[in-house]
Amino acid sequence: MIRNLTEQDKEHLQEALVKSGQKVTPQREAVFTVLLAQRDHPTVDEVFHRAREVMPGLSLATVYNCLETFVGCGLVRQVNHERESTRYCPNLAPHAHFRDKATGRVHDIELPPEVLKSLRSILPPGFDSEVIEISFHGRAQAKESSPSN
Amino acid sequence: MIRNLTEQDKEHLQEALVKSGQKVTPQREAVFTVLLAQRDHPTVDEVFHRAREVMPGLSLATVYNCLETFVGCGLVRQVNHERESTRYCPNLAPHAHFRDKATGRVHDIELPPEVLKSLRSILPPGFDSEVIEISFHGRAQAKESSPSN
DNA sequence: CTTGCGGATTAGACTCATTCTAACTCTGTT
DNA sequence: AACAGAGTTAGAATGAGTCTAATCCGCAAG
Repeated sequence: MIRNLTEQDKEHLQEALVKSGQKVTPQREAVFTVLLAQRDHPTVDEVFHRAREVMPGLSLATVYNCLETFVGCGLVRQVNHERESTRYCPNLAPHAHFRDKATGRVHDIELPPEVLKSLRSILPPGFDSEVIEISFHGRAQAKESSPSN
Repeated sequence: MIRNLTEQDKEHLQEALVKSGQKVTPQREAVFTVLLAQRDHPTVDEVFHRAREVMPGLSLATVYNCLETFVGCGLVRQVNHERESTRYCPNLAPHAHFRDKATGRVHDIELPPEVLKSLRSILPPGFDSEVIEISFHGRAQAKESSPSN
């Protein structure tokens, strides 16, 4: 269920960490593995429990630390909806999020460049945006068991 | 600074409340007044302190209750950014939010119907969205002292 | 070696926005 | 004059996230 990182994933992780002056550690590898294994926008708690299965001594604080580090060096994105627990997403392509009212599950919605552009265009002069968050909330046709990764 | 509600505002409040089977109370009027007086997306705490000046006995719990009621009957919108405190916004026209990195201040950004439409169009079939949240985060040219309402 | 340094990890204490609870008030009713 | 039911209130409880201080670990210098 939680398979190991491919060589490519490992390089990706290593490169991003080293580039921002940080180390690859077993804990960081474990957390990163968990994120890639099941791309379902887990909460910190979910990541914690999944990673524990692989590394029983892992502490919650470390999971917070790792995720913060990953966000800092651009490996993952944070996803917030209202004031619910923060979720994490290893999809780095520009995309929006759709939160299913019924299940609470979060789906990635592809964001074509022209839509992104039209969005940027609504900013009046003087407003310079680095991050754009788009989130939908509603009902999705149940489409169970999307492939985990 | 906190002027009274116009007749029109009062009617608006009364209509929305009564329509959803609730009462107009002095507390609800006070909170609503505060929201309209300064359209700067205040947090609950800010609303609380402002409303206290007009109604010293008002409790924080009541402010939470009032705001929840208002959201429930469509009088105001909630605005969330990351996991910061929830803010409230009496602007009901479709709009996006821009949060200034430097000041933390939130600005409304008008959302033209065609942009809204192009956004809706990115949803794959089967996804039915009721709410769309768009928020920008970045730097805004300091443009102090926007007129308070 | 072994000592020391600095980043990483850890458990547990702490914070703080929000929610809950249970008592109280107010208004209108039988 | 007691009742009912919505609204309000203070304070306790919750829970995600952050902070702290102690420990760990890998590695470079002596």
